[in-house]
Amino acid sequence: MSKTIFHVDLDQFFAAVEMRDNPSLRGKPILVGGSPGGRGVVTTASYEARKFGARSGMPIHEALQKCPQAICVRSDSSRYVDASRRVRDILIDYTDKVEFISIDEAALDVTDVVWHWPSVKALGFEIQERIEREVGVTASIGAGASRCVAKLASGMNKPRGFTHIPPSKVAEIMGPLPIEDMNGIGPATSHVLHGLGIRTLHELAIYPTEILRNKLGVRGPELQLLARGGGNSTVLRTEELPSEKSMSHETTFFENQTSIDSILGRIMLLCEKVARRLRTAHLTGRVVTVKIRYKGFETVHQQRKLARFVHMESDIYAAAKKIFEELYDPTRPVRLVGVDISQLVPMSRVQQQELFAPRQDRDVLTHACDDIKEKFGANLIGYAGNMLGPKDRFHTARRGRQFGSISFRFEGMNGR
DNA sequence: TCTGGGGTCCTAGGACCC
DNA sequence: TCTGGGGTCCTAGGACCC
Repeated sequence: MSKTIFHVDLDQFFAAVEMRDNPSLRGKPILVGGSPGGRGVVTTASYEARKFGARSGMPIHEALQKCPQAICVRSDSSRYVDASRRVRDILIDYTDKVEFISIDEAALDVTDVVWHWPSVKALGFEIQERIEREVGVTASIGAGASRCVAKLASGMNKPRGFTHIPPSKVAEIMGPLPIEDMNGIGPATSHVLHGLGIRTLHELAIYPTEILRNKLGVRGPELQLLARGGGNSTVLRTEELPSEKSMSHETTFFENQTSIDSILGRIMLLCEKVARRLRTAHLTGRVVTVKIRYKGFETVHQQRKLARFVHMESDIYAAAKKIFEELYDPTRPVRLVGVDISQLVPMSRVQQQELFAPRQDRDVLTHACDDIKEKFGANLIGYAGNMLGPKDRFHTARRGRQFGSISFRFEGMNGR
């Protein structure tokens, strides 16, 4: 028997939260994202702004050219996270098989519970109604026998849509849709498929599988399976979800940078953010990756597997600095730098293996600093060697609260 | 004034071992 | 002098998603 999977997609989510909290914005074209003068992109364009061609991911200045009357709103993730959590609380009232795929999307397996309602649609409507009443935002829901079908369905009647594509209707409803509507087909894959004369999901579904495999590797047959309405239909319970595989932070400079000191200063800030998140999640990692994006958008990465697991900013920075110095081409202005840590495992697992590690004093101090940052803000304490420059201070102030900077000198922290 | 920031997964080549 | 084939790990980069 086939499953019934729901895909819940919150409509224009960030913009919806802004409108909920500021009713004067309702019904107006708004762009949520970075600052209009900077290099930011639109995170969410309200439906009114989309009518003029503004889209998520579009540079803000371009969106403003298409929709000059749009109101720009700086994104405030804490309120979005809070609204998302409240939606999650509603969804787990229905089943514990709920996976939040991103801040505004979730998959639910309602196979075992849907029979309590008169119809699939009745359950969908009830969930939509509760989200709207209790959280103040609207949701579109798609239902189907696989996660991919449910997701596709959720996008078909936005906003506030409910669309059910049962297996018997897959060919009729999905077949005529363009391949780009399906999750997993981006510009590169779509280009390849167009080269084969494939434009609709029906054409993909009936195409010779072996040719797809030759052109797209294992991805080819997988995409065909999705186009036929198949694919993954497993939704894990929250406690079954795998933990994070990597954590990263990156930042684009307000202006391209050529000063190695400024770039390294920024890398250190990124290492601090990564390290703090690792400790909050009780994780430790072994592979450090540095990313550099040069003027012109060419992007390079280099990673290194360390001899031991790390979760301290000083250790991550020491590795990141070495990698950076090998990777960096000083003749080219730098647009962005990023720091990523992967091969994450729970700290408890590593600590068992490192009983003699002489690092406990430093760990205690670092955790105390984490607590202070948690209570009073991340800018309050930093390495003495990482005092913010005037330009950074400006950005910090624009992001929100500005604290006076206090520097600490920690014994045993690489002299900082 | 082109192109954010946080992720996951896959591929392909080289090193290394048996 | 010639040198296969399989497996695993490591690394860089690409594609895709929200």
